[in-house]
Amino acid sequence: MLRLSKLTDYAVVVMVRLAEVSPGSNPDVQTSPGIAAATGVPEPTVAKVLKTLAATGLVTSQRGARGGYRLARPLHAISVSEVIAAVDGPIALVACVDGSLNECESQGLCPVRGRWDPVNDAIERALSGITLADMREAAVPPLFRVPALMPAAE
Amino acid sequence: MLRLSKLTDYAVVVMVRLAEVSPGSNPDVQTSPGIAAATGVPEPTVAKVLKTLAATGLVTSQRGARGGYRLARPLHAISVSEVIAAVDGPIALVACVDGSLNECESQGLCPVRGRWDPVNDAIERALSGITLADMREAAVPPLFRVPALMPAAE
DNA sequence: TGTAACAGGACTGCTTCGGTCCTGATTGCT
DNA sequence: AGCAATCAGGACCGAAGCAGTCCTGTTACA
Repeated sequence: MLRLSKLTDYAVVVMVRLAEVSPGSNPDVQTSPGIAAATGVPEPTVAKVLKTLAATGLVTSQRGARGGYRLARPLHAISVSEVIAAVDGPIALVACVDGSLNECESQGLCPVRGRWDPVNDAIERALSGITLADMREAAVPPLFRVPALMPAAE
Repeated sequence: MLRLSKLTDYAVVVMVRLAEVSPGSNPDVQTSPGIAAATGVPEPTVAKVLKTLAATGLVTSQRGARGGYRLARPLHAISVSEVIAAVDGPIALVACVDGSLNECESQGLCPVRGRWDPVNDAIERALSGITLADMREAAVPPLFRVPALMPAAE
């Protein structure tokens, strides 16, 4: 699997949406309900994701009436690894890496203690090279979205 | 997190162990209990991992008495991505990638449909470049493996 | 002063994983 | 030929983490 959480996926969706400033309606911030309506993600979940992202500094928040959220940086300056780290916590494949070295039950026997570090680094490096702008533009070209492949959607 | 399962970690441990043919005792195969004793991983778990690996072809099995397991290829010819794919299933970060395209509830709205593919590919590429031999050699220097830490094993 | 929106929790149902066990099929040895 | 050792392939259960919701403040604008 090597699956990342759904929240991370939502975070990307939300941030990409956040980059598309709705023309005219709001000055520069967007509210949770608005993003929820635009993306199809449930409102409470959007709010949760945004709060997490705000706590990490990837988005900035404006409190009070007429408040909302805004990207702290443009899409091309935010790497995927940052988003993952913000939502899912630091990238750590196994318990051995990171700091918790004294948990492994088979201490002296385990012949791969710490060996996941290079793997972690490789993934970290690969993810740092991809920005949200890449994810927004790179994939599915508009031509690909033929109506036949999108049954009754959009 | 981006955490992979413990089973994958065990798989690496077991396969590295499998590469170290116990001198003299067995001709070329090793049994589940033997590997369990050598690695400290519980026997049923070792058996489960080995069965999974055998089903994928990463190790070959010899049934019957005096049977056991053996690496299908040398360590340096087995990439980490193969092991992960064998144990945890295909590398797919989110449900959107791979084949299941019709599950996403917010079909037409989701602005990053398929966008995870490049991320997946990047990770796949990073992981393909690392072999089990790398994981075995890179980290913890041999000096660390003092005999005192290998109690009554083999 | 009232309202709209974020902040930051706690809480619960659920999925998935980790781990164990059981019953067969196969092969080597006696 | 019979027995024992070993793999094969499930089913099964408990635990842990996640997804999602909700509630109570706090802030800022009209």
